[in-house]
Amino acid sequence: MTKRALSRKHIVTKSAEMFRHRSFTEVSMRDIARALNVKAASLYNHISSKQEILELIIFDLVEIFITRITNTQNKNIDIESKLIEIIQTHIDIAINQPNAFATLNNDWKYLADEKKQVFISRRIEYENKLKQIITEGQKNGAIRDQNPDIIIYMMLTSLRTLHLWYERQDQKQDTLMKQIPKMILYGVLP
Amino acid sequence: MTKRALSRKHIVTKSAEMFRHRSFTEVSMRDIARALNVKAASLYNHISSKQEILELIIFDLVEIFITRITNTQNKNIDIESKLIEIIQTHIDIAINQPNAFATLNNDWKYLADEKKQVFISRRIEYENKLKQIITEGQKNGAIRDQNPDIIIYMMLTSLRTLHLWYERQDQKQDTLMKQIPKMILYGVLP
DNA sequence: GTCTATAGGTTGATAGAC
DNA sequence: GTCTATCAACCTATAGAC
Repeated sequence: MTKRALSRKHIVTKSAEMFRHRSFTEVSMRDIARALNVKAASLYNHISSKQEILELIIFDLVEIFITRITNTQNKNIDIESKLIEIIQTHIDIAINQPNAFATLNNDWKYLADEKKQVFISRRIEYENKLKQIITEGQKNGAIRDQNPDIIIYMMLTSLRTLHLWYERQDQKQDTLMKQIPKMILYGVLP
Repeated sequence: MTKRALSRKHIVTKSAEMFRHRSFTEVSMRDIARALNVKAASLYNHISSKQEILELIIFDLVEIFITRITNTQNKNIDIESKLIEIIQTHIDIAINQPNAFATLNNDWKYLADEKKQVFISRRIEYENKLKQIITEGQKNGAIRDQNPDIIIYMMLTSLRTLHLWYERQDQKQDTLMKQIPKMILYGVLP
C-alpha cells in the first residue's frame, strides 16, 4: 500500500527521464536515487547494474520500432502510404515517448560491447526493412531513382532529434504529422 | 627541432579527433596526454583547462560557419543557389573538418555556462540569417510557403550527423554535394 | 617544459547492520 | 529492502623537483 514503492519500472522510467536531458554518463546512480528519494545502494535491490537500466530502456523501444515497421510492411497499401506511416511512427514515438526515444538515439553507444552489437544488428534489420520498401518503390517508379542509402539517411536523421526540437518550438503534434512527411516525401517522390 | 613539440595546436587537434569518437566527458586529460606521448600535467603548460580545449575547437568553427553564411547571404545570386551553397558548406565542413564538426554538434552542451550562452547566441544568429534568406524566398515564391522554422529544422538536422554517416557508408564527396541538396530542396521548392 | 606526487572530488558497486 | 560505510578506480588540476 505504500504510495511510492520502489520498483524496476519506477527506476527505469525515472532514469529515462533523466537520460533525456543529461546523457547516460552524466547521470549517476546517486542522481537517480535522489530523484526517487532513496539512497543509491537501494537501487541495487531492484536492478543489477546501471547498464541494465540502459538496456531495459533501449531494447523495449527497439522492439516497438521493429514491430511497427513490420506491421506497415505487411499492409496492402501503396508505397507512399507506407513511407508516410513509417515517418508518422517516428513522430508519434518522439512526441509520446520522448525520454526513451532520446535515450535510444543518444545513449545506445554506451551499451556494453555485446549489447551494443545486438543493438546495431537490430538497427540494420530495421534499415533493411525500410530499404526493401524503398527499392520496391523504385521498381514501380513510385520513388525517385536515387541511392537508397542516401534516401534512408535523409529520412531517418531528420527524425532522430525531433524530440529536442519539439520541446524548443512547441509545435502541435498534428502539424508535424502533416508537414514533416510532406517535406521528406517531396524530396523522395518524383 | 624536436619532431613532435607539444603545442596548443597539437593538443586541440588531437583532442578534437578524440572527442569525435568518444564525447568530451568520456575523454580524460590522461587520455589526451597518452595520445600525445606526454603526461597529463604537461598539458597544463599549454592550455589552462579542459574547458579551454573545448572552447577553442568549437568557437573557431562557429566563426567559419558565420563567415561563410554571411558570404553567401551577400552574393548576388538567386535564393535557390544560396540554399545550395549553404547546404554545400555544411557538407564540405562535415567531410573536411569532421572532428571539429562532430565536437561542435555533440559537445557544445558541455561548454561552461557563460560560454554556452555565447554559443547559443551565435547559433541563433546563424539560424536568423538562414531564416532571412528563406522568408525572402517565400515572398518571391521561390520557396514553398511553409513554416520557416520547420524548413530550417529539416535543412539543419539532416546535415548535423553527416560526418557519422559519411564514415559508415563511404560515399564520395561530390556525390553527396549533388544529391543531398537536391533531396532537401525538392521538399523546399515548389 | 616535463615530470612525479598528490589533493580533493567523483564514480559504480558491495558488505553488512537493521 | 533500505540504510551507512566503504572500496577501488577514476577524474581535473596543482605543487614543486628537475
